[in-house]
Amino acid sequence: MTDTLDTLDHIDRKILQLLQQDANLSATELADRVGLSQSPCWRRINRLQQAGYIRRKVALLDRQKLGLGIVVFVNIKLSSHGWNMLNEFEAAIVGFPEVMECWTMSGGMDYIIRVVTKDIESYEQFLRRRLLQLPHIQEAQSHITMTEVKNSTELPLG
Amino acid sequence: MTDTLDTLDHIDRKILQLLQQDANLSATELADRVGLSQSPCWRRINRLQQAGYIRRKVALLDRQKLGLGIVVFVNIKLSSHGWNMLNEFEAAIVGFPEVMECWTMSGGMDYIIRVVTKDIESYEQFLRRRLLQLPHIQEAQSHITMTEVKNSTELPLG
DNA sequence: TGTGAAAAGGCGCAAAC
DNA sequence: GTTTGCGCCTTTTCACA
Repeated sequence: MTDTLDTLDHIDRKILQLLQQDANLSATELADRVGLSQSPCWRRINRLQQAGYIRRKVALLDRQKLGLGIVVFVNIKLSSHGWNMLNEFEAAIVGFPEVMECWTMSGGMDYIIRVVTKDIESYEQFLRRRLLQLPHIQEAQSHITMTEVKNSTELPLG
Repeated sequence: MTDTLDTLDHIDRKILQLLQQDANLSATELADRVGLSQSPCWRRINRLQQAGYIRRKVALLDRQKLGLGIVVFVNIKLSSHGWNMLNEFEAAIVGFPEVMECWTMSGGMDYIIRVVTKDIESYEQFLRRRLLQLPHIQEAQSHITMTEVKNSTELPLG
């Protein structure tokens, strides 16, 4: 619980790597993929989980099959940069399920967000009725994506 | 198996919603969260999985704890747009573990990619020795992110 | 389709080595 | 780190409304 565990050997990394690809792998299966027996492997998994390296396990759904055809990147600039403005804006963004990502940027633009909706009409709805309703938005440039070449949750552990 | 299943009722959606948040939920647990008993719930899960709504289950790791401090969006423009160029470029991108996302864009820029590395030096390495080694890159604008406000894998099923 | 129960197997988990 | 083992829970199925 108070385990610092600030150093990972190559077996730990391999375990994490495999779990990034398939969270259903049991301790038993993982064990022989990394060349270990169950118990020590199970212990490592637990340590990794309790130390917070593994945040959660989730199901990834098929966006197209669910009828979510539109993905848009939006560059946003706020007109006012007070601490309260930023916090309010970010809280609102986190609350929008259509916004899957939001990052603050160094340089010109303040934020980049990625929005997912069913179609162009519903994107327009989101934009006008949700996003642009937020105060202090100076600029919001929408960049519609066409094809998803890669969209991974695997962090590079090389 | 040959089930088309092109219509999901609100229970299916709720199951998917819950699995998007926690892939470890058992059929039993899911059952009483959606107000059903185990068997029909289990059947729905199977249908959803076999119909491809659930693509995979993965572990999400802690980027910061793993020492991956740098996230950069790169806008890329190619100098030549032949079919072969695009395919070669995309194949290379998919092969780079540092690139977690890659989308083609409508409008000016051809691609946007999200790159994750350990630090600025390793990003520079990636840029010079990997990305800019690819042929036909006309322009690559790096936009370094500062803070991760939101980074979700949950598709909006509302 | 949803309900209830029930078999079988695997897995988490821990103890001893 | 290894091997062994117990008990639980999960998945999976079957008869029935």
